Amino acid sequence: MTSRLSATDWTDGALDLLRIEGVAALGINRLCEHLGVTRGSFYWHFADLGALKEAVTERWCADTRTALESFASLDRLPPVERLRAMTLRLLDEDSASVERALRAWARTDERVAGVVAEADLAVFGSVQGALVELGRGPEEARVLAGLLVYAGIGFAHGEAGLPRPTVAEVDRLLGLIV
Amino acid sequence: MTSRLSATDWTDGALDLLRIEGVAALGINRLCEHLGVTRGSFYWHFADLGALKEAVTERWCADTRTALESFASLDRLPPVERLRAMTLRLLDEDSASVERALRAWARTDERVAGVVAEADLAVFGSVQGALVELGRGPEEARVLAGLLVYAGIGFAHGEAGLPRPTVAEVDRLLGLIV
DNA sequence: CCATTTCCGTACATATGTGTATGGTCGGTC
DNA sequence: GACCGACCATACACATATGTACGGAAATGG
Repeated sequence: MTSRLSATDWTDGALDLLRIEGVAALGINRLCEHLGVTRGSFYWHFADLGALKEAVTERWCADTRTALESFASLDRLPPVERLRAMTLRLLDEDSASVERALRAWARTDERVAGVVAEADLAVFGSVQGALVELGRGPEEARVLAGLLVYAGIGFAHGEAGLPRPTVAEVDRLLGLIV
Repeated sequence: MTSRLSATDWTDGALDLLRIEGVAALGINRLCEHLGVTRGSFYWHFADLGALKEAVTERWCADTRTALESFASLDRLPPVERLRAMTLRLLDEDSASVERALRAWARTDERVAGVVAEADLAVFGSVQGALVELGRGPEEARVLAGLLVYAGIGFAHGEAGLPRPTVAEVDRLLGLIV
C-alpha cells in the first residue's frame, strides 16, 4: 500500500487542487485535507510553502517542455496537420484545465509567468513557421500567427460565455486561414 | 476637501487595487490602507466584504454596459471602422488592466464570471454582425467572430510572452480578415 | 450655539493560515 | 525480535484576516 507519501504525491495533489479549485486553494491545510494527512507530513517533505510551489512549477515546467517536444516532432507532418493537432489539443479538457489553472497562477507568481510566456513563444514560433510553409509572407504569417495563438490563449482561459468550437468548426476555420 | 469618503470612493479604490495588485489584494485591511482610513469607516459604508464585492461588480458591470452602448452607437460607422474601434480599445492599457483584473477575479467568483461572460457574448454578437455586413456568410462570420473575440480575450489576459501588436499590425490584420 | 446625524477611530473577539517543537508509529534490516 | 531511520500526528506559538461594539470627531440643520 502507498500509505506513505512521496514528494511527487504532493506535487500531484497540488496540481489536482490547482485545476479543480483554483490557485486560491493551494494552501497547506487544504492540501493535507486533500491527501488525507496532517501538516506534520507536509513539513517533513518540504521546508515551507514556497518550496512546494517551486516543486510544482518545476514539475509543470518539465511537463510543458515534453509537450512542446512532441509538437516539434510533428515537423514531419504537413503544416496544416501540425496546426490542426495543436488546435485540437486545446479542446482536450484534461490538458486544458491544468493549463488554465497555471495561467491563473501566473498572474500572482513571476516564475510561473515566465514559464507560461516561454511556452507561448514556442507555440507562436511553430505556428508562424507552419504559415510560412503554407505560402504566407513573413509579415502576414507573423500577424496571423499572433491572432491564432492569442485566440488559443483566450480559449484556454475558458471563462468566456462563448460557445466552445467543435472539431468541424476548427477545420472550417483552418480552411479559411490557409 | 473630501476628507469624508463616499461609497463610490470605496469602489474606485477597490478597482484601483484590483488592477494594480491583483485580486489577491482585495481585502478590507489593504483597501483601508490604500484609502488612508481605518476599518471602522469600511463597516459604516458596507455590511461586510461580500457587500463590497457586490458593489464593485455592479459598478464594473455598469461601466462595461456603457462601453458596449458606445460600441453599439458606432452602428452608423462602416463595419470595418467598428471592428477597428473595438480592437484598438484592447490596446489601451487603462481599460485593459481593469478588464484583466476582472477576468482573473472571475476565476474565483461566480457572479463576476457571469458578468464577464455576458460582456463577451455582446462583443461576439457585434463582431459577427459587422462581418455579416462585410459580406461574409453566417457560418464564416460566426467562426471568424469567435476567432477574433477569443484572440481579444487572450490578449486581454496579458501574461503572454508574445509581442504586443501595434496599430499598424491591427490594420494589417483587419485587412487580411475582411 | 446646540443637538442630531453622519462618519470614522479604537479595542476586542474570532477564525484561519503558516511555521515549529516534539513525540509516536510504521517499515526495513541485522 | 530489537533497533534505527523515515514518516506522520499533535500541540503550540504567531501573524493576519473578518466582523462587532462602542466612543469620539466632524458636519449639518434648527
